[in-house]
Amino acid sequence: MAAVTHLRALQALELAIRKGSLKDAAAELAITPAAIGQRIRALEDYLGFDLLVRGRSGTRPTKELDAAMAHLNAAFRELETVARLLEFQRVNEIHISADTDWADLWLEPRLAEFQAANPNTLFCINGVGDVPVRLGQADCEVWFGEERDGDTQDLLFHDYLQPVSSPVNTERIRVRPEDVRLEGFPLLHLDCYTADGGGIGWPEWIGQFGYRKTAPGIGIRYRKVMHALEAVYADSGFLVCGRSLVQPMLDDGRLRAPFSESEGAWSRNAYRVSFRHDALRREQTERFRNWLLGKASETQAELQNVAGTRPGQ
Amino acid sequence: MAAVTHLRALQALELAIRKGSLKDAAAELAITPAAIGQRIRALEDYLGFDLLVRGRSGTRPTKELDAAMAHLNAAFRELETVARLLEFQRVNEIHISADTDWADLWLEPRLAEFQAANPNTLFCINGVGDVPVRLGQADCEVWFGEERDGDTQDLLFHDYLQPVSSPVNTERIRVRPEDVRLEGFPLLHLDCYTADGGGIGWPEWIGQFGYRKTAPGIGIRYRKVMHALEAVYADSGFLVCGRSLVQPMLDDGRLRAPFSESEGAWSRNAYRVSFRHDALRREQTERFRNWLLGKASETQAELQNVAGTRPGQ
DNA sequence: TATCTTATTAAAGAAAATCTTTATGCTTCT
DNA sequence: AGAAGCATAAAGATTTTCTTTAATAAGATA
Repeated sequence: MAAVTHLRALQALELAIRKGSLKDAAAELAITPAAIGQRIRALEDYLGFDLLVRGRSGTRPTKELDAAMAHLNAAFRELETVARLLEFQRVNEIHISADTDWADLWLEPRLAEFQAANPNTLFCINGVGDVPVRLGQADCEVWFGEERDGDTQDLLFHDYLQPVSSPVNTERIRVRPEDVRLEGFPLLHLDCYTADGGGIGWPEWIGQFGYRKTAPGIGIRYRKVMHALEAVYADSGFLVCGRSLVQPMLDDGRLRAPFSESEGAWSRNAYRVSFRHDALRREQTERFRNWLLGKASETQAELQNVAGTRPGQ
Repeated sequence: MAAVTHLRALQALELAIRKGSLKDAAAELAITPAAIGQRIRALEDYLGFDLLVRGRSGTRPTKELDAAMAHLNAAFRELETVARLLEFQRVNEIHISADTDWADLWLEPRLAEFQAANPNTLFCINGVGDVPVRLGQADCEVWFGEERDGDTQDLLFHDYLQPVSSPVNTERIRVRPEDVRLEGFPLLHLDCYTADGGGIGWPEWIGQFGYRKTAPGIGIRYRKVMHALEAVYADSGFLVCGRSLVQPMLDDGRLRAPFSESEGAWSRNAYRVSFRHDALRREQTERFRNWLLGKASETQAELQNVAGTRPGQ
């Protein structure tokens, strides 16, 4: 026995009768009334007789449909039950494995926006978050570095590195002679911006822009931007840091950029993301990826605006 | 509450489980196993978890699907009931209003072929046939004549008019001198092949090809080809007639063409058909139209072959 | 009754879903 | 181990389905 055809037409028909108008049925399916009409018409043409009496004052089944009407309703009640049972178990978790600095300083402040638009998506970032339980592999991975071999990946953005300090320290050095403006102040170093990856640290920065003559490599070294920033807030010194991570602090005055915006350098390394192939098949993950790439490209544009140049220049 | 989505996927899922393999489910729906897999995969991706365990030794639902399984089955059982109830009432009647000669002599002998390929199609031709009850207007109309205004219509074929007679009469005149070969023999006339419509009767034929010197307009006049043919069979005389209608009789020897095949004329009039717009929406009617146009074009080609010219030449 | 409002319909083109094809991989059976 | 059978992947083609815009019709309102 051949299987049932015209499933969507039957659905439209059932809805049109239950709701009483093509218009309301269309609203239920989030399509146009014309589409509903077409679905039903297609079935009527197939059968050779009408199923629905369309009237100004409502729609109702024709007598040909009468006998089948109860079964039609029952069928869609059952299907709704199926849908309810399945939706109930639906998972909308996205597991991310990411550079901690980036996750804390770039992603986290932006994530609220995505969650507002996608209320039933839960995140697990580096093992913590809405869904602390790690099941298997992460859906996507974000790193700061080179491209990887044999992996589909997207460039998020290159960072722009420049000195930052607390407002107090910025004031302190402002009045000093330019060629020794930084002389004697503690320099804070971050391991992640290596000359290897096209980044710069204090030695390179001072080599290029001056402001200090001695001991550019001396000072406290940090692994994590968050920790270095704590020190900066505490007026402990000057830090060369990726602008993308500290823009909000510059905006709200917690940090200052003590030198010209053009006195910085693009990192050759970049934040990059790789999504697991099969994770992308999930609607929610796909949506997250689109959002992420969009936000990253916004950031890249803002950085270019600040620097006045493009990455690699 | 939003309506159920992924209807086709649910159908594929239900079938895959009931039949025990994607392959068998595919056969049921007359599509490929790959398509079944895609349907189900789409739903799984949407939900974020698997529904079907695919194995060499059969397919079975995952535990996530267990609870919904009974409802899924019930839903499709109901839908099959709906389909059965509706299919039962399905009408496959085609009502034709046609030129009687054409219906009897051209359509009727060919119709068996169509009915063999479409066993559940019933015909009602000019009010008689499998479905004698006439309900409303005919689905299509066939006439011999000019194009009609304001009506979508298709050309079936132009006819090729030439004399025919019984074998006996053909023998009788064969031995006579050419210029008076028809002299004295009764001529039978058909009203439908008027000079008006680009057709020819005896006066025009004899005017053009000779074989007789007197009284080309004299003789018995017939309205219907069928009746004129009865007279011809009875050796009552010679008839100018459309070849398309008598080809089978020429083939089986009941009739002869006493003169050269090239001694004939194309009718300017043609058999034409017009289908009711809304009738064509029915699958069966559409199929009939395609078949009809194909057969007509075959006939046109055969006539051109016989005549050695094309209509209008 | 004339006009207005709202719903359905028609037609064409756009968009999306669905399917086929071809090639590949995984189990099970021999 | 090799072969056979079934499921899967990816790409491209096809078909379905939908939207848009405009037209039509049936009630409602004045």
